[in-house]
Amino acid sequence: MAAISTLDTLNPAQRAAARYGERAAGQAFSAGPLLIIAGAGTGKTNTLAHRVAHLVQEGVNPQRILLLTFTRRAAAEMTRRAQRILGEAREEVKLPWSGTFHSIANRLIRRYAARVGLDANFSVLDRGDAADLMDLVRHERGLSKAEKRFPRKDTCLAIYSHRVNTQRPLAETLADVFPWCAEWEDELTGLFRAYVEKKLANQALDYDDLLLYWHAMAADAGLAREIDAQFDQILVDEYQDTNVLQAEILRALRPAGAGLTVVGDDAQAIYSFRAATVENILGFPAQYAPPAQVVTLEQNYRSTQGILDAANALIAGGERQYRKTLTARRGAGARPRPRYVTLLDDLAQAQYVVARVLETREGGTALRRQAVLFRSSHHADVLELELVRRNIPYVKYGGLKFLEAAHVKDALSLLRWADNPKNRIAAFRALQLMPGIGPAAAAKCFDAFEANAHAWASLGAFAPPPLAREFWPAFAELMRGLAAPEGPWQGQMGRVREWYEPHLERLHDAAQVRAGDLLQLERIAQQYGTRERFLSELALDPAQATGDLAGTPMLDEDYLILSTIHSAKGQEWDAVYLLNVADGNFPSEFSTGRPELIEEERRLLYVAMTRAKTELDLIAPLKYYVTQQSRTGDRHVYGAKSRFLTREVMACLDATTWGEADREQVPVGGSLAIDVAGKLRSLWS
DNA sequence: AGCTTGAGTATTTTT
DNA sequence: TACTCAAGCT
Repeated sequence: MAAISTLDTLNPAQRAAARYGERAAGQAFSAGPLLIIAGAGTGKTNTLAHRVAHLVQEGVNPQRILLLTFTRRAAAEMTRRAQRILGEAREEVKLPWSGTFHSIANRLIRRYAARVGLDANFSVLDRGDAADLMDLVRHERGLSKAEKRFPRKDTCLAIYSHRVNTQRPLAETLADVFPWCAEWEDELTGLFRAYVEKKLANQALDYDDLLLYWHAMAADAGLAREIDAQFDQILVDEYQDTNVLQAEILRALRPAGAGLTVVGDDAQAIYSFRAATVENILGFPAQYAPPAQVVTLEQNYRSTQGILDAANALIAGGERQYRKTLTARRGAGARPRPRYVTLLDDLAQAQYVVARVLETREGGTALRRQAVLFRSSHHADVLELELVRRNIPYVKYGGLKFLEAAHVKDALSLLRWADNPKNRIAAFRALQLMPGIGPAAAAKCFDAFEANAHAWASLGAFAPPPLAREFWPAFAELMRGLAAPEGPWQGQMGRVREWYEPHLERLHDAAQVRAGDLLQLERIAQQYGTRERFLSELALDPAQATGDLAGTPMLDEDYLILSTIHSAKGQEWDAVYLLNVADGNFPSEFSTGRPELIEEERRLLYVAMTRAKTELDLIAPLKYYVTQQSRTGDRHVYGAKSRFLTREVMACLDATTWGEADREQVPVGGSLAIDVAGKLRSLWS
């Protein structure tokens, strides 16, 4: 069989990574553990795709390759590329086992549901559902009425999730990450115990359970052997963002690391809040004897050297890491430096960005090849207003998701309940859509339904409160139709929409926009073959922005990209504008005092900077307005220069001011002049 | 029991 | 500004 011709287009390090492993005469292909350290923009996806192609070329059955990625989109992209590389040699290469840890877990658990004591039609709770369930338990246990303020549902869930994913005791989790909740340890333990019971009763798994069940299955010798026997090669992308639980799953599947390839960049580890630990990638080679092979990719195909100089200087200031220096393959001669722009406040920042974006577009760079990046979603608020005012279309990634919108959850709750009759959460939501039905009536109805062994026909006999009476027959009929086992999936979403539309108008404002979302949802639903698949994939892969909240640009129209840095991972743009580069944001004020978090903040800035191909602006407003004050208030703090912008980094930047910045009297260096925010917060510590 | 209204509070990033 | 919670009204 001919070698893959495009391997020649790879650089030596990429080629070594793609071809690692060997096939002795008469033997099957084999490879020991491999770690690919792929710096930003060094052709990671391409290399990994070539590795997949190479494996197939060497006789590995694509159906026996497990490819774990961070997002579904990444999995699709990888499959597409591998297919294209193999294009000439092979007809059709499908990688059926590619997806996120969570979606693969979902599939494996369904397959072996009976063996782990689950119904095969268990529900997957998305973040919001899980929080609702947590809230329910929280109320039941009387914790919401405590004298002192008990953590809110989202905090409870975050604590629970962190504890599960790190596999550390609750007390440690609290002390380290949620110190302000430490006094509630006993109550939280009880709460979590009840939460687990509730989930089991509902036959519902949250995100963490998906991993926990896979973990448990991998720990069972018999089951592990069965699962393991399905795969010859395991490849893991974005390994720096895996957590302890995920690493343990891999270790259980491949104790000696045979056929295991992990790819990542420790310098881009930015998910510790999700319990990811950069130690996974730092300690990977030493797990094995002999240590895993390490290949480092340092040739950057994305950015100009000027941008890389700044990024290299920034990351070199960090502590524990695989040292590497990115070298540009493009624009080697010219070294235009990124700008460091100081200006007055966030309004000036917004105006500056708009001006620069338009100027760059004049220069021939379309809006969609430019992006504005920020640490947290609300940092873009002022800019969004300005963009709307100036009629510049944009799409915002990160922040509020389609699936988190109340009306979308309403519509889905009907399908979710139909799909899993034991799903009390979905039932509660669905029932309360009707007037006159609140938590109490919903509970009564569900209890009756449960007493009737979840028989859908029994719903019709339930006597609802007077206000709901006129809607009841249609509702019972709808549910019976949706749940009918032999009923076709096609058209179900449409039936739900028709039933729900009158209620939508009563329950929510902006009904027209929301109705549009439901049509959109119907269109998405049609792309899935079964209801179960639709619902679980939707929970696992929250569709990106619908755009309706961000101004709905037509798809063929040109639009500016707004994105959180976390959502910008793996992407690139010709011009990147980075907002609020000042101490307090980089690093975030919440991470002060914990060195490992400060290091993560450094990496976050690094990720943001390395998204840029040609133009990069770091913008630093001098004045930050304090929230929580009247509209006309003028309380503000002065942002100090980010501690990451050391002399070495500044030497790689062009420092300028814009607008009236220089007229302000600004304290030089040091910490915040008036730390109002800190004072407000200290009340709670 | 459910719905409405008013008051008080706020820890970023997401599979 | 947005969201949650609890009191008070229907």
